[in-house]
Amino acid sequence: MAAATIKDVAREARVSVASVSRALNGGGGVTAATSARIHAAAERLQYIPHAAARMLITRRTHTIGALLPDLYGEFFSELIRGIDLAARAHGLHLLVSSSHDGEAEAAAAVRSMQGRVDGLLILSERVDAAFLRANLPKALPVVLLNSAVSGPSCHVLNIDNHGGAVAMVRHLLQTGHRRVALIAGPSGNFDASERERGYREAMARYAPRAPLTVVAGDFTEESGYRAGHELLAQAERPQAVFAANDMMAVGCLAAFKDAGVQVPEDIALAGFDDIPITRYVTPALTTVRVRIADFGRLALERLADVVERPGQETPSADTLGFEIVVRDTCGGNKPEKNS
Amino acid sequence: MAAATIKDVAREARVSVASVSRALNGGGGVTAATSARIHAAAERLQYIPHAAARMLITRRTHTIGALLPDLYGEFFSELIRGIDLAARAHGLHLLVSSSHDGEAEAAAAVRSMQGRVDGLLILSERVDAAFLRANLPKALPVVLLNSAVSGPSCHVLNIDNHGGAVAMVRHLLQTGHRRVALIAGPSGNFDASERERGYREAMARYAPRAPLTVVAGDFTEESGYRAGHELLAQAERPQAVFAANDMMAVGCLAAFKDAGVQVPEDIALAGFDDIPITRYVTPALTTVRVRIADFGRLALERLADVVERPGQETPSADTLGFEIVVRDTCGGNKPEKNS
DNA sequence: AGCTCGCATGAAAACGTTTACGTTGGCGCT
DNA sequence: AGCGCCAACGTAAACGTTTTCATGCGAGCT
Repeated sequence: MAAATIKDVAREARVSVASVSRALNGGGGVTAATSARIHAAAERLQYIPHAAARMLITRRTHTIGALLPDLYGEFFSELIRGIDLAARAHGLHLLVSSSHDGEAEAAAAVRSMQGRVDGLLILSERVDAAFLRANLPKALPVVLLNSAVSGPSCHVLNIDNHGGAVAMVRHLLQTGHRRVALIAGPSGNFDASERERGYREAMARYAPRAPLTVVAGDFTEESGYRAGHELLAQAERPQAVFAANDMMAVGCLAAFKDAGVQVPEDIALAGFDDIPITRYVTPALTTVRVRIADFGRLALERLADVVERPGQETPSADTLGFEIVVRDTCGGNKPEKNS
Repeated sequence: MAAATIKDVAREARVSVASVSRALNGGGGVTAATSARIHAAAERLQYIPHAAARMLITRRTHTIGALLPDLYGEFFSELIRGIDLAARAHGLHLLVSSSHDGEAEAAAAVRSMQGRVDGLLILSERVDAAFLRANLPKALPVVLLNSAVSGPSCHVLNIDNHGGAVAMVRHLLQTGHRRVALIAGPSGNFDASERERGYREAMARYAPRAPLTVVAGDFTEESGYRAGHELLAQAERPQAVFAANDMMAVGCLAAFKDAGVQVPEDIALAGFDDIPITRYVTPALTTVRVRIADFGRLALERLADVVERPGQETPSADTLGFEIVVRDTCGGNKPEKNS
């Protein structure tokens, strides 16, 4: 028994398919009586409209696509969670596609989503304005997350990477540390470079004489662990370490523990993101809170907005606030807000 | 300029739409020369077949849906990662839908995916055989993850919850602890109840005289934290704690630290899942490793298999192996394998 | 009473593809 | 030379909707 189509419902209710469509989509133009008859018939046959047929004629898929990097770690878990929650609230489906290294792969991903989605949420280092122009039929609404592209080309939603980094470094300096080191994120990554810029700016402004130390990392715990050992091996150990994200901070913390270095007594440590786990490592991690799930939610809501209103409202470029949350890995305990 | 359709390509290449379809889908029946001309035309027009139109006629969406619980924490992050990787490898898209509390909501989610997916991956406590019969056109291939439903009704892929729990509790007992407590997962959850069953069985078998202690939890860090305090408050403190998942173990560890209780000297601790973070808490967490990403990958591959071959191969019911990984939160250090 | 207006309804086109089925032309075989 | 066959290609139907347009019908107005 194949699935019931609109024709079956029409026959069952003794009306035309047009009336069925009208009754079920609430367009009006149908008597209450016939509408009831139609609904009853639909119910009886367990009628579910064929999505593809509807998409074909309507040009709406009620689906949004999310292009993400390799979804490793709690950051993306939280992000997807926020996006999914909002999508559900808007009656939208969520098509995810992650792990596209290389520009070619990203392009393929974008192209294969073509026609399957009403809009795209993109978080990727590989994607810039030129990429979009080349691979997207510019009718497709797009919201870029944490992207360097600004300008009036499309909508962007950013985390205040720079501001958060400045505030955190300043906090570390104010709580008595002078030599503050940075564990950087992957080169080429927008968030990473913005956070590094913030670090350098804050150091230059608030501790112009202090030495700058930057060791490499790639946002994974493991790279943080290696960076931790690397920092300890230096001639003049830093007094505080600012990791460009929480996962690296957690890895670094483990390295310090393994080396018998006390945190925060011997060395202070701070991260960025405030992923859930930060509360439960010991000592609890001081970090820059960004409400990741909210970030995802806002991104989706903006996209949904653009999708609804195809009007060419001037592309927005919002930046999410942050909050310094002081826990136990740095000396101080005076919270500082900013939004 | 609207997107190019197959007609445009046909006109550009001076052939019929049928030939374009044949040439592009590699069906054969086209001269190499005309095929080249068609490909050139398609390239020139940046032709991308309209997904909906293709779905409509083909009845294939090249998309699989994943129904998951609230995707909180690294477990789901890893799971989605594995699924997504495999989906990409199979040329399939991934439609995710999470956070459906309540059976009604799950039913709505399933129904709204109707016609948008070729198959469904379901991980949900709410979904049993009856649910499926009621809400699915039984033609739709389904693979259930960690589900209690066995029987010949549909495909199931399970983690060896029971075996892993038994092995871990036995390990804790063998390393010299006697009073082993359990932090249970949410009631009604299949994984949780299987792990609890394993705990009880192992205790009964290997330490029949030892007291049984079970405190409630819900798989979140926070519940683990509360459970930790609860355990410490008991008259006769357990010597070892087995948390039904890693997140609760991490929370519990934090509670012990806060209370000044040394792990593993004063009390041993073990978790379940081996999420990435377990390596980086201190002391590193002893746990039951299940290769979560592999779990997701296998599930997708089985589903893809069923989708390809609609043949009614008898429903499979596989169980994934586990591995006890001994780190620093329990006394012993002798690894034990099982698969 | 006649005309118009509005409303419920039906018929049919359109969306972009795949595919079953014809049609053509060339070639090999007898 | 005639016959048939096969490969290449075109025509058109089909998929399940939505939507535009036409149709009929009852009511209200003059």
